[in-house]
Amino acid sequence: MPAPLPRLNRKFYMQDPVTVAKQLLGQQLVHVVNGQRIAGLIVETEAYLGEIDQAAHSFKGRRTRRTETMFAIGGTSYVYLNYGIHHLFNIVVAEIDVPQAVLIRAIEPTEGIELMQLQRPKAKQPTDLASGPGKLGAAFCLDLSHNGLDLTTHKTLYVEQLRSRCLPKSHIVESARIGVDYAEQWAKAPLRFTIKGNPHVSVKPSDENSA
DNA sequence: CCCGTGATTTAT
DNA sequence: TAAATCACGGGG
Repeated sequence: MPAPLPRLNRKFYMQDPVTVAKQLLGQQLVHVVNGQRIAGLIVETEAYLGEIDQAAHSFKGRRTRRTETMFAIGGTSYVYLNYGIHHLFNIVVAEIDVPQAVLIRAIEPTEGIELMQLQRPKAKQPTDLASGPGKLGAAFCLDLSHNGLDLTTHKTLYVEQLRSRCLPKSHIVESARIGVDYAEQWAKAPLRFTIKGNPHVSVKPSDENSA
């Protein structure tokens, strides 16, 4: 057996959401299901800035049963049901009672692809398996039971560190977040981050030079 | 373009 | 209590 890769630790997740969102790009999300690894490279993230951010569930410090998880310590998973159908996977960042998070929107599948395909029967090609937050939740077998877990210690759900630094700036594209048109001036803030040119992202940023 | 789907939130 | 909303995806 090869030595296991290190996972992203508490110190990493205690940073601000923009830093974490950028540095998660190129790292590997892992979920072990029935002893089998489902894994993929994170290629798209969004930062949610908490009380000041109109697009965040925790805007104005709103603290309800759903949003309670956002007030947990950095490194805690935040999974919620979206549109009655989709389970969206976020990672809480920063200190306790600072309700900020990063939404993981897309991954490039690396392991357990057949298992992903079983959860995503409509997917016709690898780029359809997890190219969007709802698709990712299904492909990775995530549901509400995965809300509130500590990703720095959990046995079956975590992020492996494949690189110790951020990707080069020239490989990261910043764009407006998806599906937050209601958030007035926050709707256009450049808080979405994608790996430039990667075919597994949900929606290609319009200003991306296809080089 | 439109709609399913159901928990959460907000308005009565 | 009831109505509106919603960090989406699939189909026409």
